[in-house]
Amino acid sequence: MSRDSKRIPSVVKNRQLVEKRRQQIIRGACDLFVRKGFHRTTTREIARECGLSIGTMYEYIQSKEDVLYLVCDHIHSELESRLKSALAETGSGREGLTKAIAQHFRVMAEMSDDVLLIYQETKSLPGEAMSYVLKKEEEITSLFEEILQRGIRDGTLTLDPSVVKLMAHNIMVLGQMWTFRRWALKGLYTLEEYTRHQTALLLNQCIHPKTGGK
Amino acid sequence: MSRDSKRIPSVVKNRQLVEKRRQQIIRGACDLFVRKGFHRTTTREIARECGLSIGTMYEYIQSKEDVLYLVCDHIHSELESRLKSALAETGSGREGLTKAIAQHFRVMAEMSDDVLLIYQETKSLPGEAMSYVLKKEEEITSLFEEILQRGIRDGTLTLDPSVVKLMAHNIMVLGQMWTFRRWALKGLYTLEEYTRHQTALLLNQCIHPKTGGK
Amino acid sequence: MSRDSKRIPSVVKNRQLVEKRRQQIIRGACDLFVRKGFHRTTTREIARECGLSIGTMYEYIQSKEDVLYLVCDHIHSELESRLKSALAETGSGREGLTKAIAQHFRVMAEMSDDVLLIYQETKSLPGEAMSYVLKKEEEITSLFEEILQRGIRDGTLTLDPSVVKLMAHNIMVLGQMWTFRRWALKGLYTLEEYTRHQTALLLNQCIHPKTGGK
Amino acid sequence: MSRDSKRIPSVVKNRQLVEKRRQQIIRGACDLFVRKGFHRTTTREIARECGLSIGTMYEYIQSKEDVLYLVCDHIHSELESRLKSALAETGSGREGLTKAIAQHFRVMAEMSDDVLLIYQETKSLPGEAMSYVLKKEEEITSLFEEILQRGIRDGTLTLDPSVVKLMAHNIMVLGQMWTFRRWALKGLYTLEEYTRHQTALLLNQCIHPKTGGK
DNA sequence: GATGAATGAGAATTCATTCAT
DNA sequence: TATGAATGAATTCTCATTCAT
Repeated sequence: MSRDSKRIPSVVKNRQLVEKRRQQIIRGACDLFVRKGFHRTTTREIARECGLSIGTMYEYIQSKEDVLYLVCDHIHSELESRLKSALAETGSGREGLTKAIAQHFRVMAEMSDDVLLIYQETKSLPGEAMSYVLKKEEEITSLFEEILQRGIRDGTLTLDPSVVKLMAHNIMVLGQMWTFRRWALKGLYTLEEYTRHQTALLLNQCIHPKTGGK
Repeated sequence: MSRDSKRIPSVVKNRQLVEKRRQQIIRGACDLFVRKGFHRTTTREIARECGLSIGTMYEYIQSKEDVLYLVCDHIHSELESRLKSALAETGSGREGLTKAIAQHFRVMAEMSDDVLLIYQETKSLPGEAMSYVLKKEEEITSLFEEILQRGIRDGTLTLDPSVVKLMAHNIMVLGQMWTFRRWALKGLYTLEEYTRHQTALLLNQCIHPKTGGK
Repeated sequence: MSRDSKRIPSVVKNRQLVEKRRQQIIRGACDLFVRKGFHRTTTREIARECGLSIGTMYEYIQSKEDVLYLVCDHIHSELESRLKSALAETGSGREGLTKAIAQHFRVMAEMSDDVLLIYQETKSLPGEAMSYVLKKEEEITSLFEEILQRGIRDGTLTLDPSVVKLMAHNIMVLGQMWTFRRWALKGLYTLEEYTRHQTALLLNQCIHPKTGGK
Repeated sequence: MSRDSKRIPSVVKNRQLVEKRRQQIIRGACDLFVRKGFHRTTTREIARECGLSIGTMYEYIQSKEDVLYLVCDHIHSELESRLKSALAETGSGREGLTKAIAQHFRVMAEMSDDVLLIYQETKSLPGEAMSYVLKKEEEITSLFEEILQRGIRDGTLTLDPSVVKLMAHNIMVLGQMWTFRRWALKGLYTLEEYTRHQTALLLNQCIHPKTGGK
């Protein structure tokens, strides 16, 4: 899934094994990072958690930061794939957007911890890896941009061209918001209510000001 | 300003001195945390940056985490005070909301680094301190809730009661978004454009669909 | 050539193969040891350099120190054989000594890196291996002793018997000196000049003090 | 004594204390390096040997290599100072040279282990430090050059100008030879015999061949 | 109150060697 | 015979915190 874990060199040459072991590492490390954060997690803990000896683990990575990169990359890939497959089943236009938002919010809720992790630890990645991760984020955002564009084209959504990108970002953020404001939101709304309200508000914005809002 | 730094015990008893030294610590540490993150900053660096010896610094705090708490508390207080004083000049209702949003966004942009810092390091706070910081965040959010309520009361804003709190959170998040998505947004919009568009979208939501759409 | 690599046990029994593989190991390791020193070279690097897998390499040695021993032994054997074949062509007496010195210095210059290696890493050999290597050094030294003795016998060299061994050692060291002082000597003399001067000085010593020096 | 240990930064600022602690470190490390070599000695062993905690030791150095530098620098300084003070008492010309050689050999014998250490571990120094150490070696060598020049000037030594530098290097090396060939020489000569013979041989060289050899 | 030297537990990473295939 | 993945003890270095002066 995360095709680009190839970027990280490993001592072990067997590609299949590398992929398998890295999945182990990702699984173990992700749990720990979510629970304790990247810096509070030691490499020995990661090794223990994923059932490898410390030496073996280091045959598959070069540094602790590599583990963070693997984890972030994995989460983004997972997000992207889930969202893409969700959007595939989605119709177009206004109705499609409604479904897409619901799927997005559902994915965010399901991967709440992981999303939070990305938001808090991405800055700990070394420069190049960070750029890569941000690019991934932008790709995902553009999925929503496309949906909006299709809606505009088929006339079910009315939106000024200059705010299409902004709306896409807004949708992304309102989804993520469920994870990083859950301490407040969970007491106020269920995910369903949250989704319903936000969707209504967002759709409200997709009516051209002149005909709708004025 | 940060009345609650009193929570943190200090060896030194002279209240005034404690306050002065802690301001030094906050200033130095904040810079460093923004640049390198909490975990990558050492206590020695903090001491050097704020012009105290490491021993002296420890007369005014009990642990490195205390410094993070002081910094987070300071940033929240600063945010709150700036926003409050900005809102004081603000009229009420629809127009007031417009101004409030603009002020909020301006404050976010000005304190961009600090806001980012809070979002990335709050989770490193020990339990109690974190609750305190989150409470502060909720207080600030409720400032917007009040504005919305006033607007509803004076009839310039139409909003279902069940989404008032949600709208307040949304406004908060759309402001913060300028800081944590600046890597993408800065290339698309100036702060002024961003503010204008988001305000338009938000106001668009404050008209009840049924009556407003007409 | 290095008959005594037999001392080191190997899992593989085929004598020929053992000899072939060990030559590979020596070649690869020698390069690396010269470049990085024994301790800074890893067994993995040695294996890679000599085209064997790490597992295979360990079929032919028992420990990393064995590799050092093989290398040191090889270098000494090479030195001895080159010097011996050079001395074979050499006449006797004063003239023979002159040629022998020139050959010795030439060999030292050609094997500069290897000689340096021996001087810096011999102490890393385990006790027994070190004794063996030192014995080899003594054997080579005695080649010069013999030349001197022959010169004394044929009357072309005049030298007090008590300093014959010393002179032999001196000749050895002045040759090696070209390698371990090259950082200074290369700036002062070419190898030819160096050889000419040292030879003159040495021959000057081979005149009995009573008749010559007084 | 080793004025240039200033080159190595230390966390501790008190110059006097730094000097004192570094003397401790040098003493302990030197012993260990002589016994086991640089690479086989651990930082913890060094710390224990010199009576500091590992943490404290690292307040006075930046890396293990710094310790090697301190040790090498110390040995060179010691050599230089001993030799200089020995040479001060020395007359000039032929007789002066005789005494200088004796002093030099005595110092070499006394500091046998240290000299050996330098010869075997200098290559482990990082580039700049190595250059510095080699410069020191050259300075010491030039002390002998001066003695030779004085002898030539006052007519008690006859030596072609082109071999003066070479002779100086030879004297240096013949002294060091007592340390790195002691495994062979100790069985053949006492230090006194060794000194007497080598001195005779060297002085023999300081008579111009044409006039002397007749 | 201020200082800064001392401490040592703990962290990341390496690497010689083994052994199942 | 050949391979290379697995191992974990050992190593260097860091850093929050303390405490004697």
